[in-house]
Amino acid sequence: MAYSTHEIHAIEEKWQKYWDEHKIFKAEKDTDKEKYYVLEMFPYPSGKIHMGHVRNYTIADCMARFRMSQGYNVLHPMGYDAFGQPAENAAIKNGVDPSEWTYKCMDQMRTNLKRMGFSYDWDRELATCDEDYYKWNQWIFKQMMERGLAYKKASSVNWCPDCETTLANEEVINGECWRCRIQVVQKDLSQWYLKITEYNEKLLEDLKTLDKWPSRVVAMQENWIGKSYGVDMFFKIKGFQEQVTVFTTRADTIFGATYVVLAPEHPLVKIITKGTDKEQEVNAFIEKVANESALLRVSGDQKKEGVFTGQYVVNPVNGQEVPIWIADYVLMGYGTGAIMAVPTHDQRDYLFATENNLPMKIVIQDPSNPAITVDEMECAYVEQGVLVNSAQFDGLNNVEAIEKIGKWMESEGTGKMSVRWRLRDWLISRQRYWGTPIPVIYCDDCGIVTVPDEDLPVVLPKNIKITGEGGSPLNYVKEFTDVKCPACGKDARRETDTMATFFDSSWYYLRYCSAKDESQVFDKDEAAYWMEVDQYIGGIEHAILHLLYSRFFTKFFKDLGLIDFDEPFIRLLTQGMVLKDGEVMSKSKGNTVDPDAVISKYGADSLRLCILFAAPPEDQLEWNDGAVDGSWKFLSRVERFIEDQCDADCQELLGKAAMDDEDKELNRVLNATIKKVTEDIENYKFNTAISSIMILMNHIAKYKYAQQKQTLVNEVGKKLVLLLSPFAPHLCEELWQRLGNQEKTIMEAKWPEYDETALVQDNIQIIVQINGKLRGKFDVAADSTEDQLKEIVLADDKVKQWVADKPIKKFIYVKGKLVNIVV
RNA sequence: GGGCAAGUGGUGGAAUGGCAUACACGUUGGACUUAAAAUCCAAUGGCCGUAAGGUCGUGUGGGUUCGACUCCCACCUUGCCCACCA
Repeated sequence: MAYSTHEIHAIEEKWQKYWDEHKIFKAEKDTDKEKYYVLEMFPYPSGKIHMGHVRNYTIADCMARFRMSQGYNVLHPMGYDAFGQPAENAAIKNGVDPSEWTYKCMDQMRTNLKRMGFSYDWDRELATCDEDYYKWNQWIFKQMMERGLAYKKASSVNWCPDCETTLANEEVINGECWRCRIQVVQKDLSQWYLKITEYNEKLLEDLKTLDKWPSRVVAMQENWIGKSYGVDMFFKIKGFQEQVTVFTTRADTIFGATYVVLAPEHPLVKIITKGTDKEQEVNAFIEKVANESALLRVSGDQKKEGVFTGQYVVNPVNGQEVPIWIADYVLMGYGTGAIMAVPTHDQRDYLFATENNLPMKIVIQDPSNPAITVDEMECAYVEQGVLVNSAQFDGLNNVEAIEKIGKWMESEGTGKMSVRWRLRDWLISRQRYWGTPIPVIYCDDCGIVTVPDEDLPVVLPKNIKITGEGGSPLNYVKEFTDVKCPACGKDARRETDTMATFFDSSWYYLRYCSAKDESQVFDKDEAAYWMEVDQYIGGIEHAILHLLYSRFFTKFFKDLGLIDFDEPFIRLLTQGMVLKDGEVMSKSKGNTVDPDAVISKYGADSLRLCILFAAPPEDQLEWNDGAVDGSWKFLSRVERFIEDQCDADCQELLGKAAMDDEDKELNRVLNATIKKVTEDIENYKFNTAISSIMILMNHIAKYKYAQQKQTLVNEVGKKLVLLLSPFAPHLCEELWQRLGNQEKTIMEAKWPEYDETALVQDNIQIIVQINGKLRGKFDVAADSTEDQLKEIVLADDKVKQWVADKPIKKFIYVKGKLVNIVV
């Protein structure tokens, strides 16, 4: 029987139904068995699944099935990150209710996922827009509030005019909204924040334990958290009570500070210029900067502009009076919003000083040009050197001086060693409808009051009017906003902001452990058994946002005493994108390939095999229709081969009769394949795992018609089906049954183990090089000594010809591999 | 500006100090067939050569080594991340 489209679908549907009906993938806590938690980043339910999903979930499924076969108790759940803007946009555009639209998309997605044959425990399915999920978002928020980790603060925030909502720092990319790419503006608003900075030290420190994460993700997080050591230095302002505190990582250059710069937004600016003749000019500049877009201001080539405030500070180490400027290149959001400028040793300061004719002073000597003067300088000297013009620190290496000067200033009371972080608190308020309502009520008498636990969840009203204009639609729903104060009973008003959806996805992996538990956020015992996630798989685009937030939540839950581990995800794999014609597949580009259409033609197994075979999982994958055809051909070959085996009359002879050389060789190849496939799946090398199964197939195909080999070949065929089963589960399940095996499913059959002794070869091939160039190959006994080998090789005519009468300088022997004769 | 990847046949890729191009796709030729599809077999980096064989060849240029796709230095290109971060 040919592996026709018709038969493929019959087989795939048959086994999908069987797995589903018999709940083959239902995971239950069993302390006698070792657990393995495989998790993929759950999808936003936008409708049909795309190739990116297929790739992500196929990788995960392969690993999950591999662990199941190995006897682990595997948890492999699926759900939907279902709150968010696309549903609302669909509502604005087509007038459908976001809830209705989302649940419909989820149905579509579930159908697609089931057709891929993924090994999910569907009983744990969850959606973040379900009331019994977001109820716990609200509960978590309250827990954070009680501990001061959730708070409301008025400040200048990132605002996307198109989405009409605030954005977290992490959601602003190059000054643009991460979702719609519209330029973000700053707006003064009172908003809810989570105090992620409370955990900055732990978030940074524990990155060291994540040795099974891609190093670049760790580096990106490190960078984002951004810890820098430096000194806060105090500069007295002449004629004022106030002082300017600057932060610097370069205390070694303090003697070269020739002016000080404040950010335009710095609160001291107004104070020191008020009523002076500079006030007007300064205010005009501040306004100009405020109107500049964030994008323009951060672009590196932008000319640095600034104005003099008319005031002076005193350099605390040498008493020198230096001018105070304000400039657009100093940012209020980092450090203290004020810097000391050392134009001779900082390129930005150099450019600014040159532009504005500000004084300079060299304090680090360039060893290659020790006599250089300020006038001869063409750019800042930023390399190492010894200090000059720096009083008692002259002659010291500048790197050593950083700490020494810092400590000295601390002892003098003119400075303080300090640590600065780039990480800001996480802004979670969104002025949008389709999200978790923040469980807070505003009362004129009692202030901010949280909704009591017994009133949770604060249910998001459905079927309301969504226009996309005039702020959050919730503002216009009186039944929602008008409430009684839970504390005093008077009329009060409900918070209409909803939570950023990254809140929802920061803890869903814990909820899967007891997804249907209505009494608590998650079951402690279940979480203690299943967590941490052994293997997490998703896109690199979440390297900072989602993964950082999840790490924060995990640390918070540990402090709550609900869990006793520090990090949620032990191993992380970030899969590459799927491209078509060199570009990322996207609807807007119109270069998408519908996975469902591929399944209709070739079946899910061919699609799965193809997507794993085409490229290593972390690399970009260029989609090629022809490649599915190749996978299908290979599966057809396997199917035909096993069919032939089923027809043959076989007995259990393997290992009983003495094997001849041919048998031994087949047995060796089989064991080598088992070893390679096992190791490759563990190391994410699915493409080479598949190629080695192909090699095994090519090898046994030679034995097909040799009747006397039938038993051995049959045994090898069984193992081949087992090895292939994580990649092409439907077909392998079918073939396993056809081979007359008794197990209910192939997962019950144990993953084959390899025999090291079978890998040993009696004869091996030795490569012969002369002066590093390949000149011949010899078959020799595996246990040949160097001397024996030397004799054999040097006696060879060809070798003799190459060596001729040149003296042999060296004879290099790499055991079991090669010899290299140097003449 | 800083950081991190990557660069190998016509194509996807393999090899991480030891036979460069495994495995596949594609292409060409052959077998089977009335024919086609499917299947099976064979060939498939460039150049020289009838052949045996030789020679060049992993972005570019150097280096280390008996030996380099692999390690080191510099550069070029592409991708990603961060970015007036003091």
